Amino acid sequence: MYDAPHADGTVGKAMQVLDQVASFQRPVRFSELLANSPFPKPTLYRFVQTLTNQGMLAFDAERQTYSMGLRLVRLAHAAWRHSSLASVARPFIEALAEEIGEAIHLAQIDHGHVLFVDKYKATDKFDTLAQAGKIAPGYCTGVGKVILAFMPEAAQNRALEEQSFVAYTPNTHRNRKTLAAELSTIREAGVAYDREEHELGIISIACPILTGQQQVVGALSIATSTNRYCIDDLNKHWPDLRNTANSIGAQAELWQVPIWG
Amino acid sequence: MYDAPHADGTVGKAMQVLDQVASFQRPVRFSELLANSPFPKPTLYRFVQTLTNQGMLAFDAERQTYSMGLRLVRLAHAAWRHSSLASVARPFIEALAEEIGEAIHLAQIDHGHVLFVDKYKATDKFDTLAQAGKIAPGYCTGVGKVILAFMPEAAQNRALEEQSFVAYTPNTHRNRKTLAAELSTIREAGVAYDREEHELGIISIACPILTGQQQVVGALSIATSTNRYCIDDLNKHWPDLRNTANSIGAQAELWQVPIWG
DNA sequence: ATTCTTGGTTTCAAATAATGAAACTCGGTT
DNA sequence: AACCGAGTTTCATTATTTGAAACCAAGAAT
Repeated sequence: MYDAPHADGTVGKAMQVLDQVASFQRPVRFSELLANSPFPKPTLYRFVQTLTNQGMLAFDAERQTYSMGLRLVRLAHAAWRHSSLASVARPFIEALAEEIGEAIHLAQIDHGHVLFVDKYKATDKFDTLAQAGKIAPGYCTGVGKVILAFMPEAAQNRALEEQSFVAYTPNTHRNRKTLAAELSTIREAGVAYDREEHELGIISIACPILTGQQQVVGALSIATSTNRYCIDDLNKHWPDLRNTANSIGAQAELWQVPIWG
Repeated sequence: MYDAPHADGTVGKAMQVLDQVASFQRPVRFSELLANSPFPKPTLYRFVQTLTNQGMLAFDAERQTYSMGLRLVRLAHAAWRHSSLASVARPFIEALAEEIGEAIHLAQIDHGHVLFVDKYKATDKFDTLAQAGKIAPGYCTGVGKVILAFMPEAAQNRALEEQSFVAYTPNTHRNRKTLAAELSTIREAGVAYDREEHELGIISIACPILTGQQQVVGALSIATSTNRYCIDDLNKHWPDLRNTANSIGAQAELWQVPIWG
């Protein structure tokens, strides 16, 4: 489910517990955690305890359940605001979305998984936070493939190792070989498509966001459903999309956006 | 600056470091951290190291700076989505904002500080994530006061202890006594006002979000600037605001939203 | 060139904190 | 009254953290 961090020390284990709580989609009892935990009872107990009075988890005394804590929201605010690409990219994405009237996604890569850090939908005005932070596989999404394509060799290899190659649809890449082949075409073309590879009926076009030194810091995509548009329609937006991605790249440069592996 | 958690164990200290990095509004060098750290050099070094390969921090090798990690964004997504009031309240807030055309804030309280978990502005469509996670003092904001007013005795006392009573404007409460007096009026009236107490020119009206057992889980407010409207104008929206808050409270009940202290 | 400095990293023995088997408590059964 | 299951505490053992000091690398000053 989540990528096991080669547990460094006590904090590593604590973070593992955090992830575990997060992986439940609801408040969770201690015993439920214990059931799927590698830690013995008292150890887990203390972790949960500590995390709770640190505000990373919240404990509902009434129902005896744990959920994610408010401190996380606060921390993530800081994360989003000053260190990620999102704050730099925001105005550009907004402008683009308004202009072409389609949903724009901004993604970065994190251990081989695509992480959507922002989303702007011209019609539905209220989708940002609900979508931001969502993760998706790298090998079967437009943003994922384009980022992979532009990663430096070593990082790419590491990331490719981490792909699961689950066949979500008939069009999904089933192995590293076919994916690698497409990646090099993508690199040349400078653009990637998702042809219903992750979900039937959903297609997208994606451009990399590159710094001056040609390092990928993320990707931008336009996604739509097949009953509204086809790939050719998306292609019409390509110049706009690329320009926006370039502008963001230039800004990112200036702002010294960190690059995640 | 941030409320010192009576450091429990190693993870407590690690979280402290996280907070410290967050408190800088930009990527930060190791030495800068060291300068304001209670920890000796090697200790801090190892913490930063651990947090980095845990993805809680991100290290930019190029510039030798640390910033918040992507894992936080992912975790916060989980936090926001399933355990906070925000996801329950979202549709209600959206509807209200559209109807009255003013910015609506949703806040919860965290160790005496107001934490804005969501914000919807009918005009500016893209403000959610940028605002969510922001913190503000409890004693001089509409949402803060109304939550405090409805808290149970013990929790209220604890929260009042934590107020700093900095005088942001001439209207700001300067001590616990005057605040406490207002809190009881607020409790009776069921509504609180911010009369330029936090920032000159900004006023707001706030209602508590209560469960069936009259527990506060958060607050809703409409904020505006004095050169557009006065308190009386805001009062016209009171029924709508209260109704929305009630609806959210009822839903929250159902969803078993955890209550934070 | 050579020495000084500053920022970052590593060592290692001592100090401390984490660990988990077992025992215990407290509601609610049987 | 004995039993259970979920949660909590104890305590001797074990493993991790700790930080003074030493080290390293790369600039700056001499």
